[in-house]
Amino acid sequence: MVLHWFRRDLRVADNTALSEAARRAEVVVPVFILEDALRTGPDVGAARLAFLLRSVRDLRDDLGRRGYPLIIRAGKSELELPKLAAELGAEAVFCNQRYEPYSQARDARVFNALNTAGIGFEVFKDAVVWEEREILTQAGNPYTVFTPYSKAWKARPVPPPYATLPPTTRKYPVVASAPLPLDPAELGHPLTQTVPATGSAGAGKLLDDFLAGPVFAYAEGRDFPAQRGTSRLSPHFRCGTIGIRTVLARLELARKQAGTDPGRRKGCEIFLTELIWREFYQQVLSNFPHVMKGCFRPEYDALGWSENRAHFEAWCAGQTGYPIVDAAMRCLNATGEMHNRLRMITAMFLTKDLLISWQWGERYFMQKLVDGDLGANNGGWQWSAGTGTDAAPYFRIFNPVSQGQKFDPVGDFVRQWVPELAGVDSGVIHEPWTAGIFGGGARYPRPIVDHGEQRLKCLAMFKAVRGVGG
DNA sequence: TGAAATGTTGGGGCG
DNA sequence: ACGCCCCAACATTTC
Repeated sequence: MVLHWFRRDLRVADNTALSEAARRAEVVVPVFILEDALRTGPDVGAARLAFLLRSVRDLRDDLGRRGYPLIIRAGKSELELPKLAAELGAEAVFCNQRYEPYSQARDARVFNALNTAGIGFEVFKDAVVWEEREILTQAGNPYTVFTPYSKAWKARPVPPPYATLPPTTRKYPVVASAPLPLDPAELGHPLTQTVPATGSAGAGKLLDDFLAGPVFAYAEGRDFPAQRGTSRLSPHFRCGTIGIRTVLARLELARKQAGTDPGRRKGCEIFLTELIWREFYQQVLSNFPHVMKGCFRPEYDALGWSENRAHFEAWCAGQTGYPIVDAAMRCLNATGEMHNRLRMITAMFLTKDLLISWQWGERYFMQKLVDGDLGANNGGWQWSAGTGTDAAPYFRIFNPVSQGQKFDPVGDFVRQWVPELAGVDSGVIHEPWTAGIFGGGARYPRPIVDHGEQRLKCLAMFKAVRGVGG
């Protein structure tokens, strides 16, 4: 008998460890552990927690339909797993690898506890196609620039999906199972945001919809937040409610469907590139764990960031006076989702207009994002701030007005999230101050900073550090 | 996966 | 017809 320990792999299809357990053991017993870290960990977000809990419920239903009762336990994994394995007489615990340093520390404790009890522990690669030591430069070092990394990634064969867990009719021993909270408030995190459809069913619907059309227009469509041009799969990748190999296999079918049309092929290609970004930042985190605590380039730890709380709070609340920034932040606060173009714009604004450290923004995003993933979030923030691997050069500073005009040309996205500007003409919606749209009866704030001035201050701030560091 | 400043060119208005 | 200026429209450089 093998226990399959579900963590961020909440699905029965294309699950490496689960399919291996089914292949190698007579009996597979699935278990999920409600750890304290779900409640007390750093930057717990209620929306993300709700998404996870609901996806565990969906998984329990999926498993139940196949004849497997999901056992839920609460407590420390290093205590609960040996205890459950002993109760059931299991020989081993299987699970899929996680890449956050704190998860790996926990897994080391689990290994020791199981080992002491004479129970096996096997960890499988599942969430990524290639792990941190599998794609290296000729010199044997990790890549720190995306383009050559993606080239090396694409040069390799893509593995097919793993078999779905086969149904069973076996009678399982009845053991205690803890109740599954579905409302994160039960864990001390009241939900204030909406939560997208969860579980493998939710993921499958998104994938079907995306591959039926938007993927073919992705080359342009992905940049317009008012359109549904992106896959929205990120929270599912984070919880493992869909498998990467499944997505890649389906994408390959779409590519064939795209035929010879260069635009449609390009869309498929760019979507693949986005999936590779996810693995790129995952391997950066694994190979350079110091990025969790500071800049990838340590010389930038000396940057003299502002600590203006009022500015930070205005940014968080979507009250900066720059419509595209405010719309994006209000969307995040309400839904836990934010389009990637808007993540770049809001991150650039925090770091290069408000001159506030990317680390403040990184933390806030983790509190609010339904898809918040340590590697991808950290990588994205350091890219925007110009402190990371393959980062935007420090002098590449987005203009929040022209970015709005370029990527929300009619202002539909702004109008959706900034009702104060609902009646403003498209021509000035990204710079309403030029039309006197503030003060008096209007509620929309004036810009809290001047972009032109702040841009120069930002350049000076970076220059000061570069001057010293060389 | 920029934007601003600066430089160059060429057409058209005008004296 | 010619030189001069203005200013788009690009192109290049700089941050």
